[in-house]
Amino acid sequence: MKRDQSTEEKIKAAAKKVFMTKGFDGCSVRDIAKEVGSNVALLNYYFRSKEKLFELIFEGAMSDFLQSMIAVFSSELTLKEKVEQLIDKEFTFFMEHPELPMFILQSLHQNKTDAPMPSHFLEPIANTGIFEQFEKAKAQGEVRDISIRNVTLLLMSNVHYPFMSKKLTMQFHGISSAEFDDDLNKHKEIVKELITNYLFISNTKA
Amino acid sequence: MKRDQSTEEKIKAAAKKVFMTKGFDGCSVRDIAKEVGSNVALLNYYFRSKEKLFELIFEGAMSDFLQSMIAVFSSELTLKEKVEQLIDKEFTFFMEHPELPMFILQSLHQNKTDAPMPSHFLEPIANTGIFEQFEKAKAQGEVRDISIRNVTLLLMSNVHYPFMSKKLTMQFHGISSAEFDDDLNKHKEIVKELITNYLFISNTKA
DNA sequence: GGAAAAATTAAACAATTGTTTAAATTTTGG
DNA sequence: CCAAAATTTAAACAATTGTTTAATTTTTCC
Repeated sequence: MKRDQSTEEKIKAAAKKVFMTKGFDGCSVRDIAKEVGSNVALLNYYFRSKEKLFELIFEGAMSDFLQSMIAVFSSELTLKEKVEQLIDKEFTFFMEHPELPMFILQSLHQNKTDAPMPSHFLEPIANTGIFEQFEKAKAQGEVRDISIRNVTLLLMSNVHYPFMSKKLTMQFHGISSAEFDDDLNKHKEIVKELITNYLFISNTKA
Repeated sequence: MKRDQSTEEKIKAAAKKVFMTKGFDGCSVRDIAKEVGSNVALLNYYFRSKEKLFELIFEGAMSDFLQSMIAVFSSELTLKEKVEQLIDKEFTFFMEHPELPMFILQSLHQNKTDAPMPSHFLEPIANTGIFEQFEKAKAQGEVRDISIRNVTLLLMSNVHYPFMSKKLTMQFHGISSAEFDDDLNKHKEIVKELITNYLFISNTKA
């Protein structure tokens, strides 16, 4: 009956690689089969259709995409420490998966996956208690009066965008990949200072 | 010989609309022809190929994309005023062309247009003297010690990303399009304060 | 070891892709 | 008005698309 787990996994790995770099519309199932080193029919044998295979890859990518938050948020740290750690961790993570932000946003943008985000993505984040911690800090005057949604947008902008804009930025400034990566590291430190300075009200008021 | 200018323009308008929303790979030439309301062959009659037509649209989009900077940069304002105006103008512009940032970054990301950015895009910006103005302000201690490249990355992150992340953000917070647009306006004001506070050294030092 | 089950393949499927051809229509200019 | 030029169309092109079928190979299990 069951035979070799690794074929199914090999297809998933190949599909991930191809979908990530070329997008759903930018590749054919034969591109993926070639990456696997085998027949097209095999993909449909294991995963019914290109679309189903894509959905699987997308779900996994979205999970990875959100995962890095959860570890930080569920730790026992002050809000400020969490923000700093989040920025650090996200940068480290996206350094290793630089295509991820573009893949997620582009896929959502093209309605390839239109359903509202499943609760199994969102609940783990809510369950960390991060939202309550934030509201409490705000009530106690430690944090500026700003909505959690705007904080999120601020963080995501500064953490996701740089990885999506690599080609534009390299062309715009005429710099190399290595130079861009240097800028990226500086950006990380800038963003940490920028955002914490803005969000957290210093109590050295006299 | 020459007949009706508007057919060529109608095709360009249709191509722009379709390419912008679906991307190069996400649409067929027949999609565009249908949008025009005429035959497929007509596209190749005016624009040789799908790829050539795309390049034309992309060039125009990139031009629009960078245009909003130039007007601000070449004005007679202080650096701080220019930064504030830039953020304002870019937000206003992208409110009317929300698909533009995603289109540009996605197209570059997929290597649809691989050539280095033509100088006719970059020179007008350099010619505004903005870079010199920035270095001078830095030398005079008005501005924090930060590279122009990092300032650019900071600005672009906070100005482009929100328009690219609409679907992600709406799903993430479970909010409507109108609510997102509200957040967007708040984000604009936050970013203005955030960035100017960070960049410009206040001389109220006692 | 050998039959049943699972995995893999090659081949074909209809549909769609970008492009071209050649004919038909419209516009131009004398 | 009428030929020549420009525009527009319908149809066909070969190539590629996602998927399915049926045959073949490999694995499983008694």
